[in-house]
Amino acid sequence: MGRAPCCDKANVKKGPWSPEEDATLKAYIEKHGTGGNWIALPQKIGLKRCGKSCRLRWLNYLRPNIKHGGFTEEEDNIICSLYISIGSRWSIIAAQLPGRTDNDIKNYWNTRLKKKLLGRRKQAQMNRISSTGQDQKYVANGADENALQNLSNSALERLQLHMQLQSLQNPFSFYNNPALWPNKLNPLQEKIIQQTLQNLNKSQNNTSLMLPGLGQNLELLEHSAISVRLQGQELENSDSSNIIALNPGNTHLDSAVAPKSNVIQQPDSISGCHHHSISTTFTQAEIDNFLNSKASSFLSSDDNNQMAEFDGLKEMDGSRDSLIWWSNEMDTNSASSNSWDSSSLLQQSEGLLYQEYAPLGYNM
DNA sequence: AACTTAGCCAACCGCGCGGGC
DNA sequence: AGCCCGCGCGGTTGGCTAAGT
Repeated sequence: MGRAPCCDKANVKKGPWSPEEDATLKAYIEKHGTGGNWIALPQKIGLKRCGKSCRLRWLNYLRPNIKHGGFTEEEDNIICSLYISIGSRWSIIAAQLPGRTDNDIKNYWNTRLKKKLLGRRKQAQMNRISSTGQDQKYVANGADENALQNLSNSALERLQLHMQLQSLQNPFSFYNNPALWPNKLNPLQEKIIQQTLQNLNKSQNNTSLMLPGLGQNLELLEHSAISVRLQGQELENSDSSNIIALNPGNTHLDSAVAPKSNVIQQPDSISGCHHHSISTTFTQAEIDNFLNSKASSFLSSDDNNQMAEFDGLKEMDGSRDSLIWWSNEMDTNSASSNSWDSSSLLQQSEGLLYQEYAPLGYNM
């Protein structure tokens, strides 16, 4: 049995709102408020509209101090940063932009901002191809290419760093326990994990080190603007229950462990912190394969339905895994609560990601 | 001038969540 | 504990307009 409709579809008007309808709705809400019941509101004021439609009209158009169009560069950057951080959570993004609605931002992103981003990547790829005429490993080639490369590199690096971090905190964690791994890993992910584990074995006792990767041509860490710092005290006191799933929707993994991280994510150094970093190299083909891989090859079949978000980010290319990584971090930090601390979110996002991407040519 | 295509944006739709009963 | 219902969210659609042919 399906869900009961929220209103009598046959007796409600659909389509664009007339000025009269707008005036009626606006006048009533300004005088009486919504009354806490959108469904009942249209009947009260004699509008042949669905309550949801009234709510949408009010929130997206009639509400005071709504801004339309004319997004500033600063707003662009905030949107990009937050999208990279948390994905398509438009309401949260909108909360950071006074006067903007989630719908407005969503439309703006889908129709313009995303294309700008993709356009840059496309252009960079064209540059790369034209410079050599063959599939090749990443080679810096102009400002855009650097920026895009950095985006990919730092995203991959985050995945690595995060895995390393989790392993350091918990030797029995997901990354050190193949029994907990998904049935099938993407080759690149397999490589990341294997290398990370190898490197970890070498690095356990060092407070600051950089380890070489397998390949020769792509230094992921070289362009990185972030570092992960572990507070020594916290590590020692860690309850060793922190692991993180590879994908944010992987609930069976998420729920199998305590989703709380001890990562210190502040970009500013904290006195007494240890500094760990790992560098790994990947070929262009490996990265492309990773970015374009299908969810089904990445997860067991039971998990396919969890990958919608993953696929949805595909076109973000290099930033996609960053998003997965980061949103996971956000999710764990928010302790599965729906009430986001927007201010800390923006602080985190701007503190790391915005800081990282903005200087790299993502001022649009 | 007529037609097609692309871009943009308002509005709709369905689902998940949470509160109330 | 389970059901119902309203709210809020993100994805999608449809219509209008501008640009291109």
